[in-house]
Amino acid sequence: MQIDQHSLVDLAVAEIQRLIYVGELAPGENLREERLSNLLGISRPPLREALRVLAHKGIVEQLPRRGARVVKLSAKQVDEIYSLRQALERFALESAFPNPDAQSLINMNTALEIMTKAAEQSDHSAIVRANRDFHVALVDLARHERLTKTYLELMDQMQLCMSDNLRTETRTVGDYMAGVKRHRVLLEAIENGNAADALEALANHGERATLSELYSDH
Amino acid sequence: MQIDQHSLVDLAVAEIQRLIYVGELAPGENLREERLSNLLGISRPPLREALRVLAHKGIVEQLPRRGARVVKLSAKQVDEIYSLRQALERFALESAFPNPDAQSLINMNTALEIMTKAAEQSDHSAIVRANRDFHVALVDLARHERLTKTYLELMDQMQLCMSDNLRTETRTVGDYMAGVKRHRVLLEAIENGNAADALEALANHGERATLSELYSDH
DNA sequence: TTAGAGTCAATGATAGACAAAAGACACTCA
DNA sequence: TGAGTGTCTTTTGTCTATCATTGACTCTAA
Repeated sequence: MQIDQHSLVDLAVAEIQRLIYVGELAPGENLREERLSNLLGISRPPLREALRVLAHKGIVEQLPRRGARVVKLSAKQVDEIYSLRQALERFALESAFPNPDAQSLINMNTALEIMTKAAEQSDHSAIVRANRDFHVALVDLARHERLTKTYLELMDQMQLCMSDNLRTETRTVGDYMAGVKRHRVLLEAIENGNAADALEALANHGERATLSELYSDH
Repeated sequence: MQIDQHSLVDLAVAEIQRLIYVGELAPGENLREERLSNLLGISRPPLREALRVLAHKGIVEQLPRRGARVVKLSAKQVDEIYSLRQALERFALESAFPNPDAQSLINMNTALEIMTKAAEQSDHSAIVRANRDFHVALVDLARHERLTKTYLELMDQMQLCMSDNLRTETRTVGDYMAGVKRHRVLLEAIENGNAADALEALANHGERATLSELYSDH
């Protein structure tokens, strides 16, 4: 058995992403190396490696001699992320049929159940998590490792605006339930083996518009 | 005017990729830090940052306590890269119509010209370069920065097998010209604004089969 | 031949140091 | 008063030195 062997770099990457997600590091904020390395309790070299990785992931941007800062997405960039995301999901569905991965179907169902309960309680952060799990499972239907990897990367970038989303959250239970229903329609089409319907449902999924609206003033 | 300010890390990343591409670092080869840092004339810290970046790019894999080695792609992985690539190109075309980027169209034409001449002279490495330029320009038709970035990343991974490809090269001028012709058909469909034909041409592009065959024994 | 112990080499991480460059600040001159 | 300039400080980019940890290898002994 292989024990988890995470280097400090991996831990730092995860921790910084978490700090961004919970809002302790805001988009646009300057990440000074000494401060961050003290905060995380590590020395500069591994922190610098972590920042490089984050920069490559598009979470952070590095300006020569001016250090790193948390990326602040423009409306156009959010739009691009969502359109690319949808293209990847469409490709996943097309590849998945006619033999979608069984375990992933189970995972989609589980995520949908959690999402339903969370929606009834207006537990926004649980909805966001379940939503993520649902879509990752959808992509996994295709059993395409590289696709999954690319998709996860995109999801990480999306998390940048999720914390904004948490702050500006003003939805009602009705809005949430509508979202859940859209997911249910999509999942049912997949389970029925109806590729055309599933793709149609995906095209009408319509999260993109609502989310990019939040960014219209950026 | 902004002078190019490349850190040693950036230079190291580029140089290591070049060394892999020209075959001086072979897939599967172990990359010892001290040896490489001496070779590149830099110290270990920036080299380690470069290796992290390359690992994240999928060019190199890092095993805990066992260092980094050049990734050796399996047939399945090559297949995945090509299928994902085609999905991205399809999305690019769909997004590009009805207003493809004018400059990118020019770039495609330029690349095709170069490819044609290179094919006549069986200059394989020039063909590979022109091929890359052609496809990058195709994706750029969509003016979608994140898509372009994702696509370039995939191209870098593909370069891993290109050097293999160079070694096992046994094609004739006829094969090359057939490839050039496929590209020309595709470009003409795009220039005629015929989206359906372009997508059809892309689907029949058929580089994937020939290339994955090279990997059938991996 | 093979199992086990000991040795060696490489990685993962730290600390300290320093040059170079960017930004901040005050100062001069118009 | 305001623009331009020069200095100072801070931070990054990089190097060197060092050390613990752990894989890998080798050598010995059963």
